[in-house]
Amino acid sequence: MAVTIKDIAKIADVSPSTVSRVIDGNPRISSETTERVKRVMQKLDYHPNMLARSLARKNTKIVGTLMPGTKENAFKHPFFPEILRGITSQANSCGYNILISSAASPRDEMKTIWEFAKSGIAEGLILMTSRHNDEVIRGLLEMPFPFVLVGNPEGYEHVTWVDNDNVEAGYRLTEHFIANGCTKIAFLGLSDEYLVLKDRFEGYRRALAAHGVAYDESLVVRGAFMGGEGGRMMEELLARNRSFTGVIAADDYMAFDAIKVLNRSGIRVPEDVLAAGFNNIPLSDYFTPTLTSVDINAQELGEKAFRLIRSKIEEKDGAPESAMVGINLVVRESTDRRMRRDCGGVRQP
Amino acid sequence: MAVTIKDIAKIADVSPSTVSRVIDGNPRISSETTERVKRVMQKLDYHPNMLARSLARKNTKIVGTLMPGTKENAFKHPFFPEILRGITSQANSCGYNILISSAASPRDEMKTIWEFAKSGIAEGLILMTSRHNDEVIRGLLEMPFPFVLVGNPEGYEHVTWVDNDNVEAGYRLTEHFIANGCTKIAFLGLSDEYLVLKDRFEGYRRALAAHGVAYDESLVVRGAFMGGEGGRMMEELLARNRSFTGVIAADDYMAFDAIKVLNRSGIRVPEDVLAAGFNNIPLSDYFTPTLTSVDINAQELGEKAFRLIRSKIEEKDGAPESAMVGINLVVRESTDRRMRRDCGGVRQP
DNA sequence: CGCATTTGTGCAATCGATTGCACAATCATA
DNA sequence: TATGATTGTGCAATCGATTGCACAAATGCG
Repeated sequence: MAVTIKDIAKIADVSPSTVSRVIDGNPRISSETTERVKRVMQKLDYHPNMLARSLARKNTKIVGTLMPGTKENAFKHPFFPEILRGITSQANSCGYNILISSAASPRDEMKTIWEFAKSGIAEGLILMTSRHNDEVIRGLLEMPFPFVLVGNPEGYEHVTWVDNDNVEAGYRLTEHFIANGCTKIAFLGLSDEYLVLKDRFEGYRRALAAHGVAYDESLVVRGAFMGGEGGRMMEELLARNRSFTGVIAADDYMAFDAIKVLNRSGIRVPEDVLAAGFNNIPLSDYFTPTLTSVDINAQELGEKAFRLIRSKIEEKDGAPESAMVGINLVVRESTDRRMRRDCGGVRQP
Repeated sequence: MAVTIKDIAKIADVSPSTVSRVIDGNPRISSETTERVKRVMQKLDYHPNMLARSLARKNTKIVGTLMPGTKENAFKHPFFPEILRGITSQANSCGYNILISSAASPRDEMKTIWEFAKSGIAEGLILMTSRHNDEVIRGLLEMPFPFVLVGNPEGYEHVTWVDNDNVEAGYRLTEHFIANGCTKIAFLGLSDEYLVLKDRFEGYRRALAAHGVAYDESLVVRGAFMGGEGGRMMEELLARNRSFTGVIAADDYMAFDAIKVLNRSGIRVPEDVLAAGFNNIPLSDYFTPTLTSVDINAQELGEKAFRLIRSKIEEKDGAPESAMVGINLVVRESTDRRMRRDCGGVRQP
């Protein structure tokens, strides 16, 4: 059995309350007593029992996080580990612990959250699963349990969130294409389901408009986020309209698959067509050609998310503001014909 | 304030003990009472307070995990998220929660573990940081706190672990090269620090020996695990001995960097030289050429790790055996000249 | 020197459950 | 019908802390 506060009290010849106050750094305890108690704690290698402490204090210093289910392949996107990294680094640096959990189905998701909230184990929640259908958010809004959303609240009010300005991301990337003299730009991956994708598309449109480039609907292909959709979309595009000289894919993975299809059709990137994606996953720097992308600073998303949930929990003041995380355009070979192709691929037979 | 067991008791007109027994499914409670209590619980949306329950029962159903620190770039390896995924999927399916934590320095690491163990918050620990210098393991062995190591215990006895047979991995991959008629095989990434790498190298040597291929020390380059070392090592190799017709890198990332350097020197993969790596990261399927690799089934590593820690915690019986996770050789373009190069790169100028 | 503060510590209730033991009511058996 | 076993429930202690309140001792002030 581990050593308890009573053991310390007995040996230091004080009451448990005094020991508790020493731990808490209560100034009413004489420095003499404090010293003595601390020595005993040291000697017995005493560590307060978190459960008991949490029960009495009604705070656990634990924040839960919810990720897309293991089965959804979204989980495989490097995006999530990076956010998680941001969250934990912040959490660890201020005495919080992070509980991770991923539910198989949306139904399970709600159950998991319910458990988090009602069981008192976590004091708050960071949601990384902003699907379109958000009964989850609706459910959370109905109970007094602090949560922060990584992503866009999609119309819900009173939700604290962190996100990138995806419209700006789309705008900046499109502008980059235009600046390189490319105006026949295709867009792969418009979707009604994910606001992220819709926003990136919106940025694309606005940039075209701002620079007087005509919008051509036949250059836009709809498609899902992950799972090799990029190839399918590119095939659709090629079948429909081959006049484009640039391709923006709503995600790097999409871009990779799309470029592979292009190459198979004898179209070279960037020589014949410029291409780029979003999210700047590690892969983008290794792909051939290296891929121009928009970095969303996922780790910072995580860090900010944690700071927000923390201030909600500790209620520093009123409702904390939501936060925006900046983006960076990362230009690489896939949109720059003058770049040295020092890691060029292999000649086609 | 949340609804407690007393509230339920009062309304259902029974004692808290009875409610507790209903929750526990105690057969001594009449089905009549059970029904009534359950209805009340449902109506009030009662969820037992985990902290109180854990305190009384002395189990928390929480397992801690320790990852490499945020600052170490090892954390960036896709390996860890995948293990984590395996752990959580198992944990969630049997009512456990996972606490993640990553320490900045080894010193912090020990502190974190100490906290986990002594504070009673976690019942066990899964270690993913098997560095060479393992004071951490030594420390853990000295206290009665169950833990499982993902990786090799490197000489420590009485440590429960899960790992791949990295010698076999090295052997299989090398054999694959030899079977393809390639015998001048270079090995990049031998290291004294990581047993993983040493083992892979050992497999390489054994395969050479088994097939009567002479071992040539000048084809072996030492180097660290991550951080663009692959390029440096390949440069060293090229400067030293250009006779090789195959390259095995101890990790996929190394292989990528090495291949880039090869290409820059006008050497093509797989036409001039076969190349392969280990770990089969997602990237390997997108790289040009797609990279032959040895899949280590990271997710399964995580799953097994969790099952082991669980049985250690619940002490089904004596000390559980450690577990080995199988590997799969994944052959792709980088070692197969006959494969269709349908995602071929771009011609060099 | 006497009274009001301040300082230092302990008592006991509390957080929200679990569980060994006691005991009444019911049932089975001879 | 008496007796022992079984069934169903409650009492109260316990898990390991925290904290409001009380109170004695020390100190300050006029």
